[in-house]
Amino acid sequence: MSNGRGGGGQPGLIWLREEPGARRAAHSRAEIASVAVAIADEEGFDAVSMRRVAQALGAGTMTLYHYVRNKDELLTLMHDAVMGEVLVPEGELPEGWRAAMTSIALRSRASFQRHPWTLDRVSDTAAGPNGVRHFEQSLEAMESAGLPVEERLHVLSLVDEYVFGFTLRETIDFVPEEDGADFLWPAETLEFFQRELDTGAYPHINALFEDEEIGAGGDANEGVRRIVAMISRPERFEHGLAQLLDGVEAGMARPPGKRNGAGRRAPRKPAAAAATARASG
Amino acid sequence: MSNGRGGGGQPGLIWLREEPGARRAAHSRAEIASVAVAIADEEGFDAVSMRRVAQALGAGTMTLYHYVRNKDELLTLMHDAVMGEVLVPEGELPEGWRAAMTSIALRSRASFQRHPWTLDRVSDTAAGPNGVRHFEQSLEAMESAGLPVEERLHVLSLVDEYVFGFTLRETIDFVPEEDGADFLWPAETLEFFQRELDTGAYPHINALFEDEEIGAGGDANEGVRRIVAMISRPERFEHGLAQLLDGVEAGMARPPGKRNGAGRRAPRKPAAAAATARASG
DNA sequence: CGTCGTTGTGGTACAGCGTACTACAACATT
DNA sequence: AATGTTGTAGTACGCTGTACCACAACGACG
Repeated sequence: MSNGRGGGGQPGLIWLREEPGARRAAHSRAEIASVAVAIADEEGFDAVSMRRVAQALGAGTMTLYHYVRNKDELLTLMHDAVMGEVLVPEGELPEGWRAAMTSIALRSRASFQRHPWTLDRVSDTAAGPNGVRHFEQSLEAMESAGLPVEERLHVLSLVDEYVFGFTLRETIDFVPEEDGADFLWPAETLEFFQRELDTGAYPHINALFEDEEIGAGGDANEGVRRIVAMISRPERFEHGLAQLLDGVEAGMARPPGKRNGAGRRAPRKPAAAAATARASG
Repeated sequence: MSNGRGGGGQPGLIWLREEPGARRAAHSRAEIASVAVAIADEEGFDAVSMRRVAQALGAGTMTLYHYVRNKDELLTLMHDAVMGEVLVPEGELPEGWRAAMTSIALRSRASFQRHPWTLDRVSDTAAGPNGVRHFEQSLEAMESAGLPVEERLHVLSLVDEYVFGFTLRETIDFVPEEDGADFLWPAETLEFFQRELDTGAYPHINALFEDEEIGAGGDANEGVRRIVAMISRPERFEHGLAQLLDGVEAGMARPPGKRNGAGRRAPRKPAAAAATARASG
C-alpha cells in the first residue's frame, strides 16, 4: 500500500497536498515544524521523535499523522523551515553578483550554524518552497555577472556546495568553545592523535610541529591545539569563498563566450585521475 | 556507568583500545567494518543494524559488543574504512601541489560516490587512523606550494570541504540515471516545481525558461530536466575545483608572505552580513 | 590432569522508536 | 435531527540499541 504516486489517491509529495485543517484545525504544518526545530535545537536531533513532537504540541502522537505522512515528511518540513532563514530579506540583497552571492553564503552559514542538525542527517532532504525561493534568489544574485546560463547555474551551485561543505566539516570536526578562542577536542582524541604521530609514520605532520608557528616548545598537545585553531578560524569561511569567487571571476575575464567543459585551463592535468571520475564515460 | 574518560577503566575512544582477540578471536574489527560497509552499499545505510551485521558475520548480536562499544563505534569503523579508499596509493601522488590536490580530490569523490551513505549520516564521524593518513597525504600534496603553514592548512581544508559539499549535494539532489544522460526526479517533485513556478513569484526562474538553451518550446518539464542536467554534469566537479585552485593560486602570486584574515580583496564588502557571521568575535 | 581465571559468545529482556489499524469526537451540511 | 467528513487519539506490532547475565573455550598453574 501507500503507493508512490500512481494509485489515484492523493499525491505522495507533501508540497502538493493541501494542509489539512482548511476548515477546522488545532495545529498547522508551520507550527509543527517550528516546534520540531526548537526540539532539535535544544535537545539535539535524536530527540525529535513523533511522540516527543506531539507531546510538545500537547497533542496525541497519531495526530501528527494528519499533518504529515511519516517522519521523513516532518524532517522535510523542518529542513524547509531552516531554508526560510537562509533567504536574504526582500530588498537587502546587495548589488553586484559577488557581494550578493557572498551575502547569501554568509546567511546560509549562519542558519546552518544555528541549526547544526540540518547537516547531521542530510538525506531525505527534498527541496521545498523555501528551497525554490533560495534558488530564485541565487539566480537574482547572479544576474549582474553576465554569464551564459550554464555557467550561471554552475557558479550558483558552487557557492551552495562550498557553504554546505565548509559548514558541515566545521560543525563536525571543530567545536569552538564559547569562551574565547579555545577549542574543544576530547582528551582521548588528542591522545590518539599523539600516539599515532609517535609511530613515525607521518613525516609531514611531524614536520608541522617543528614549524615556528606551531612548535609550542615540544608540547605536542599545545601544537595540536594550534593546528586545530588555525583550521577552525572563522575568517577561513569568507577567505575561502573569496578565493573561490576570485577563480570564477578570473575565468570570466579570459574567454568571451562559450564555456568549455572541465579542467579547461588546469596547468598540469591529472589525466589518470580524471578518467577515474568520468566512470560512465 | 560508562563514563567518558575519567573513571580509571579503559578509555572510551575506540582507537585507543586494543582489539580484543589478541589471544583468541573469531572476528576482527576490520572484518566487521568490511561486512557493515557491504551491507550499507547493497541494502542502504538503514539496513545496517547490530542484528543485521551480526547475522552477516554468522555471529550472535551481542558478540559485536566485544569488538565495539556501541553502534556509533561501528559507524566510526565504517567511516574510517571509506577513508582508507580515499588515500592515494603510495607513489601515485602526482608532483606539483595542484595536480596532487586534484588527484586526492578526485579519489575522495570517487570513494564517497561508491559509498553514498558516508555522507548520509555524517555526525559521530570522529577521525580515525585513515583520517590521519589523509591529513598526512594532503600535507604532502601541499608541500610544493611554498605557502606559510596557516595558508597550507587552509587550502588543504578548503579542498576537503569542497569535495564534501559538492559530493554531498550531488548525491542528495541529483540521481543520475545509469543509462546515459538521463536524470531521475520524481514526477511529483517536477509537478510541485511547476506549480510553484505558475504562481509567478519566481521571475528569475521563469526567465531561465525563456533562455534559448533551456526553453524547450514551452515544455516546462523538459526545461526543468535541462536545468537539472546542467547542474548535475559530472565535469562540474573538476571545473569548480579548478576555479577554486585558480583563486588560491592567484592569491599566492599577489602578496609575498603575511596572509591577512578574510575578505582581504573582496571588491565590494558585505559589511552587515560579515558582522552576522562573526557572532562571538 | 584438574582447577581456576580470563576472555569471547550470545540469549533474554526492556525501553524506545515509527506507524498500521481502529474507534471516536466534533463540526458542516442536508 | 440525521448524516458525512475530518481531526484526534489509544492500542498494538515489529523493529531498534543495548544492559544484564549465563556460559563455553581456552591458557596458566597447582
